[in-house]
Amino acid sequence: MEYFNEGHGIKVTGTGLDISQTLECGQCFRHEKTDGGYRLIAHSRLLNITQDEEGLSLYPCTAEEFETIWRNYFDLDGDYAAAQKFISERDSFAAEAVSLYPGLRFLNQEPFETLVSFIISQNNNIPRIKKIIGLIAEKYGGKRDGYCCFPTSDELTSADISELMACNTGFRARYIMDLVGKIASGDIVMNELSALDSSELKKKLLTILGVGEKVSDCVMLFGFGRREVFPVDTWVRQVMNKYFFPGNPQSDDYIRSFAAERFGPYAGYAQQVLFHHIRSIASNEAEINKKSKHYIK
DNA sequence: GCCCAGGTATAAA
DNA sequence: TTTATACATGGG
Repeated sequence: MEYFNEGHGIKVTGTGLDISQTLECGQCFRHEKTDGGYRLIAHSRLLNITQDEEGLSLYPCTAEEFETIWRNYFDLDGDYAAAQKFISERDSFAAEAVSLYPGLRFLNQEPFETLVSFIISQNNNIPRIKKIIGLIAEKYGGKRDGYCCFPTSDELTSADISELMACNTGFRARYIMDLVGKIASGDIVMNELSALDSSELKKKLLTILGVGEKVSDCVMLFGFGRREVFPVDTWVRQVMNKYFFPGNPQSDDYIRSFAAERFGPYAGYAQQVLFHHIRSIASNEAEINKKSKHYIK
């Protein structure tokens, strides 16, 4: 690790992380492409990130911020070599996904922001999700020099539905209000959630209006670091049926082979890499078949 | 105008 | 328990 910009930036080498693969696999929403890198807002901070052969450059970032915040945020201590090896040995399609996105990492995001973000994500697309989250941050979050923090639950309790709707949340405004209401009333105590075991945590998340199977899975994965118990086959089925062979019963056996047990402690990672891979294929197909839309449903 | 988007609540079978 | 439909909104 070395410093630049008179100690206001940090260069990190040997992480194996690819910033583009990591930020653009659909797990986070508060980043923008900049000239040669990304501008990310997390933990009430603005971070500029660039990457070259030597490694990642983070700015502004002190050594202390790197150790206390960003090392964990970028999951730099995760053993991805082990995960990739394990997954690749199970299935050739998964191996292909791993080989295409070797630098894809999980981000350890803030639980409340992750919850709200994935509530917003339902029946929505990523550019619009990002826009909505940005509007909410501008309206309710703390103002800093040149950016806005994602609001706390307290900062959102003062909101009303029509105000939230003005951020284009649509029917999800009611869900966000339900969440902050449950936090305000003590039904949900964010600080206590991380102490729950995954099954209890899931149960708790499902009590929130607008939080179902998919949203709770994403929140457990990206906001609570639960990466073991994932219905990989369910996710793969959903996305494969949609993009590849809809209604083809012969695909069922194949998809069933993606059951979570098969990927052991790396089910979450298998899910994420496969999901990203399948969507990338679909998006390429879409590009190729711009005129004929038969690739989909 | 119609279809879609990292789904879920709701009613009805 | 499983299956249709509505839901807000903007882009293609």
